[in-house]
Amino acid sequence: MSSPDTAPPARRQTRQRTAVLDLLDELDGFRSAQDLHALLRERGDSVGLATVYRALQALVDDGLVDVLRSGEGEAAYRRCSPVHHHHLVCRSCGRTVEVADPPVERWAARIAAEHGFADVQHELEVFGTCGSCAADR
Amino acid sequence: MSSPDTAPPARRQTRQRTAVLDLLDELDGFRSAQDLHALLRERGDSVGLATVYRALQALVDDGLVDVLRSGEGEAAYRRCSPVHHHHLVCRSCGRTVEVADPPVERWAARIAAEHGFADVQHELEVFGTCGSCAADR
DNA sequence: GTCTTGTGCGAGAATGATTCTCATGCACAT
DNA sequence: ATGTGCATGAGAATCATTCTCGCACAAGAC
Repeated sequence: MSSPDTAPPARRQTRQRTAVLDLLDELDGFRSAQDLHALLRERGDSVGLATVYRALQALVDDGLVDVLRSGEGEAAYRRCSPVHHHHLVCRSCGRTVEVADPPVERWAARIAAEHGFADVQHELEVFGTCGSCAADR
Repeated sequence: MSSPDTAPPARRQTRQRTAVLDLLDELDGFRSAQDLHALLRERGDSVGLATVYRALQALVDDGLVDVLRSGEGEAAYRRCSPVHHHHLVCRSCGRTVEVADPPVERWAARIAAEHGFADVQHELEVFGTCGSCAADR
């Protein structure tokens, strides 16, 4: 019932995709696709912008990367653990902490059930000012 | 300490802004700015697209309307109650239910505090398939 | 009621992120 | 080593949103 004929992705491993994933591994917070492209160029890895977008989409599909749509129509990407989790993001420096949250999972499921909704998913991000940034001001 | 010199908005009440707000009042789910513009045109209210965007921004600033950034780079707007709440959105028909959630509020505040984050805000949306849409398939 | 003033409006251009096109290149299986 | 087809790259295309700028009209002054 899950996905009997969904063909396996079979991604081809290329220099460009490896470079994108390696770069994400080194970085901490969320970065935009354009940022990542610029960084790759700086370090000498010549990669096309379109390819960065394609690589990121593939990584997101595979669950290796998280997307965050910041208010300004620019998607931000970040390497993440494959298990379900949410983020605590510093508004000022962009530092990110992954947090698990069983209570919220249960709450979302319960609320949805109460209103007759099935096949539930949820998006949750928490924004704030982290300790060091708060100290700076 | 709140906002001693923040000038009051002083919005001017125009036919166009009234039309946008009235339209939102009649609609149930989230609608994109382009949608709203098209609907206004259909019903005879001639309003410029840029004006719709400006009116929506003003309404969002005033807390009368909620924004939702759906995956597809298109912002969706919806009339909402001024108190803090979240949404349960049907993936299929767009129907929306507002839900309050004291437990999540507390959870977010606690998690943030544990990691040294201050000045906390959070965004939470729950997506699912509502009863009638599930029955249709 | 009329006048003055500055904010809001409208049409189209500009912007900027993301996606598409298509010829060429390279990863992978044989 | 070779063949097959998915991946790449440069630039064009797309699409939502924002900006520009001259004109209109809402709100307060008189």
